[in-house]
Amino acid sequence: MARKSTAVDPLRLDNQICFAVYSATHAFNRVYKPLLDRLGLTYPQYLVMLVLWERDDVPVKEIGEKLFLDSGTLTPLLKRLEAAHLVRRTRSREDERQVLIALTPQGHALKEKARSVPQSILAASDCSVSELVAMKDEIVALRDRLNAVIGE
Amino acid sequence: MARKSTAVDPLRLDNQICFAVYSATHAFNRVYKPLLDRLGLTYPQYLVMLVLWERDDVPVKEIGEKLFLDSGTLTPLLKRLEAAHLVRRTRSREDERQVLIALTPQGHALKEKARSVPQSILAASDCSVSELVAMKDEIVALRDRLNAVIGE
DNA sequence: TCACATTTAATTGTTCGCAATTGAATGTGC
DNA sequence: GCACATTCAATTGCGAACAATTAAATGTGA
Repeated sequence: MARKSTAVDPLRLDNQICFAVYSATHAFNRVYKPLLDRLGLTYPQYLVMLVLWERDDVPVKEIGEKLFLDSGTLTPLLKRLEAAHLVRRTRSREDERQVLIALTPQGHALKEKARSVPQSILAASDCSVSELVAMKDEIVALRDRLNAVIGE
Repeated sequence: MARKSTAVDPLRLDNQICFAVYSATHAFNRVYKPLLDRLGLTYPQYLVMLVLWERDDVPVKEIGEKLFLDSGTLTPLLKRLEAAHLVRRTRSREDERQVLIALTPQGHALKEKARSVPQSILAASDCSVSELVAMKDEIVALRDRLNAVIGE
């Protein structure tokens, strides 16, 4: 039998969890797009705003740690948020290396407009909250194991 | 009680499955990077090669449907694969609008070097195959429900 | 104190990802 | 057969994402 069953072929696209995750990310993005367009945000910008709505006046570094992004991504993104008058960027006075990101009143106010987003996503997921929470926890656990490998 | 429990705050970053998926995608990418560097491929290029290793001489459209990507992404990517002598791009003679993508001998040969990749990912996942398969199936089902909403 | 390493953002260059548009080839309805 | 719509890839422009480098501020050890 030269031919392996496709069900267990490890190089088969449909068998790869990473492609499942990769394509699910894009699917989420496409669902979010029209919702976030109304807020004038892209999805990564929305993530930064979520961080800031939880805690304001945060160094770039800390945003990067929470979102797993580096300054190469965040610096231009934050400049766009600043250009949209949603955040202000100021050097920390205690440590001049740090740039602190603070919400403007408009940035704060946007939170109210964002409140309807999660329930729209929940509806699109067509799934119970408890199922989604369970999946989320599994995926986070997998992500953390992968990230642990990267740090050797 | 003005303050909601953070455990159920729908705008909280840690409660969002989409962020779990988004950050897991990046974690996978970082694990794949050193493995794919040895093949001279990026992750999206690797996905295209997976499609071609399953079936050769495929129109761009079909690759796009399998990977959920459009020509704006695929055209330059395929040109880079062509520049790397892994694929050839030819207009279909039956339908001159279509561009068919075929593996070169080098593109075919690369499959052997790629065989070790999935098991490295499995090891990094630190998880049983059956657990991964179950997660994959759940994520694919969620992705498909999300994609169904997009098409109205 | 002073040389040296570390930390932090910013910058540069390459590659995705997608919306919107273009242009050529094909299909269709009359 | 001919106007019309549709299909398909390519193109353009913008916003991530990240590696690698730079530069400034800070910390550390002798």
